[in-house]
Amino acid sequence: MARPATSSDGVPFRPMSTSPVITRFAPSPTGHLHIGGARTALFCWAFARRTGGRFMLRIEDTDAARSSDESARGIMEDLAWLGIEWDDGPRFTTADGRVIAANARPIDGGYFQARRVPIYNRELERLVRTGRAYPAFEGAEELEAKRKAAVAAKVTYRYERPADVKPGEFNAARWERACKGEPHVVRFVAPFEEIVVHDRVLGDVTNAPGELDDIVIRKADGFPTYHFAVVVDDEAMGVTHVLRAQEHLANTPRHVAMQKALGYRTPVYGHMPLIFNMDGTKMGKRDRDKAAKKFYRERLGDSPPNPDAMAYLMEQWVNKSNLAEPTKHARMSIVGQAISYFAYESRNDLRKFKPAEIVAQVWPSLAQGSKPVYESHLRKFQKLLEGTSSGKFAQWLRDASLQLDPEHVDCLADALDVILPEVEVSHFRANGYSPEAICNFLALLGWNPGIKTSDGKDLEKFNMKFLAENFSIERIGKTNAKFDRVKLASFNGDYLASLSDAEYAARLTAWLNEFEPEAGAKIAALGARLPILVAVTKPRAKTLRDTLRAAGFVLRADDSTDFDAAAVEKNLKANDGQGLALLREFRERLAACEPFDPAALHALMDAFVKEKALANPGPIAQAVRVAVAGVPVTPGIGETLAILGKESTLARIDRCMSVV
RNA sequence: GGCCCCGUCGUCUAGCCUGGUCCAGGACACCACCCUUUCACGGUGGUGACAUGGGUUCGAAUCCCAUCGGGGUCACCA
Repeated sequence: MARPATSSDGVPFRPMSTSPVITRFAPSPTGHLHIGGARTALFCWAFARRTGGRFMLRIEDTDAARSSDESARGIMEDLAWLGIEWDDGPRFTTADGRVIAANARPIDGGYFQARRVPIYNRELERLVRTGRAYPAFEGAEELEAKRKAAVAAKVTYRYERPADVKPGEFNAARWERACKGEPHVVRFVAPFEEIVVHDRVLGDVTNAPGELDDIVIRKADGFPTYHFAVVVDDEAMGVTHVLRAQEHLANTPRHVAMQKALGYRTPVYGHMPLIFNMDGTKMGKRDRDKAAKKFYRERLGDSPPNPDAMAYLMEQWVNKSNLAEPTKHARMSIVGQAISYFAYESRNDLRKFKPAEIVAQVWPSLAQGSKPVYESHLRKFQKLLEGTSSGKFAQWLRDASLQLDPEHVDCLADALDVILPEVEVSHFRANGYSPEAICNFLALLGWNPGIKTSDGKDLEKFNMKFLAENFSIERIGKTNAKFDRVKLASFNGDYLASLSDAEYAARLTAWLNEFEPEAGAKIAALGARLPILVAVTKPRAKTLRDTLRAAGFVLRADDSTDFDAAAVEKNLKANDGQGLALLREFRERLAACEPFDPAALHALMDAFVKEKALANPGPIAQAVRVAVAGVPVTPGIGETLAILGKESTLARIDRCMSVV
């Protein structure tokens, strides 16, 4: 097949073949969408778009024990969020009301495999009656023992075909036993012949005769295995091109053999390189568990949590929310009291731990608006206790091979205020990555447009439309890739920077409302000063979450600034208190400054610097910075003060002068 | 271990099919300098790779072979 030229008029290329391309992404709904799965979906989507074909989503829920509707929904949400929309598959309504797969091709039995069991059974019986499959009655334990023995003896384990099974001959005796209800699985009779897979990415992959053994195609619970369901469905749903990860390459000869036995067509295959962590390990949830363990040990040692550790974790949360309680001491006291209340009243029965009651009893005078916040912290605290109070936690801390419940891992990370390595699409989303940047980056992992820009650089930045118009299987690479989160962050930062201030503000607000509602409320309260914050944080942010850190001084209440001791020494007290003296004087200028906007404030400072004959604005700028933020790092000083507003600025400077 | 796949800067890659224009280009990261009131942004420059060994050829990152290295897979999971 000749490589089609890129159409200059944007009209999608259509193949000469009469059958339009149909690709599919077929996740198993046993968890969230993995970033590697997202890339597979993206490539399948892009190829379908490029060729004017259809992209299908099929839910492979034949593992009854592990599959869940919730997971399937989550995967669809993640795909929709990324902008990877399926033409065929379950109908899905996105959060913003778009309907995906509204015009899906009607498929007999639908797109959930668990509901297609009669179809698999019909095809399976055809195989059995033509002697290409047979019921097998060995128990799982029996086979497991054989396998272990083989491994111990360092021999390759293969399932041995029973002597009474003859290829091509219907084994009525076995079928009868199976039909009578004897527990069994059904196995496929592997043909003794060379099988060549014509892979569009890797070239021809040849398997010698006898390499295949008789795999299970229907489990004892009556569900087909993946191998069988895939083959039946790809045919039934007209799939023409299968793009999947290379980990499936070894399965493909079996699939081809089954297609032949069933008289099916063989789709075009393309196996894509795998994606790993930077250290070469597989990207998985364990990475998060490991990272959380490491962070905990760094902060709190290898002892299980005691009241001190709990107090520390609660303090992290409380500090993050920067509540307007009088003092840090007072903030901590509610934490301490909550812990004792918990220990005394509940006697470690977590069901008796009622955040709302604690807030009401321990701190009746709490400001109305703070109550829900404290309650939410206490709820997280409760969940954390769930995860850490059992003996399991102590073991987990010491044993690198043990894992905590992922929910508790997330909770622990939240308490420690650390970012765990992202491995699922939802993690990237929660950490403030944009779908555009993720798709762009993912597209470059194993694929490359091979186009130079006018200044001779490789074309790397592009959008979904470009992908839909330029994607090609022949430019998929063969070598495994490592997932460089640093480069992704750079792409994300560039993407955010390319947004207009208004767009950025909209995204930021939406993200805050979803993932950091407390901070979101405070930032929304900025009102007319929000655009200044946006303008100043946008170039500093690799992710939306970065903005939260850059805007930390805004979130903090005027009277809850913690002054960094080194900064106070260097910028306020050094040189006989030069900074403090300048600050005192400059405070009065600020009080009189009108309007209180960045330009006026910069002008005010420039004039002050000139008047005081300072070599540069450093002494006063840094003094003000430390006074209002507690730290020597903030955006431009004029912007910083303007965002705070005159009232807060003066209050903070006054408090600083009285406290330090 | 059997079978299969892969091997260009630390990482993602262009170049390989159609050997010379490649003492190998770009991006991220890193380093230096510039800009600068801090942190960023931005600008300029730099360090840095054809896994190794044999062939073939006037000439090899590009073709062939071997070695080494990495990975996948060997489930009643997908």
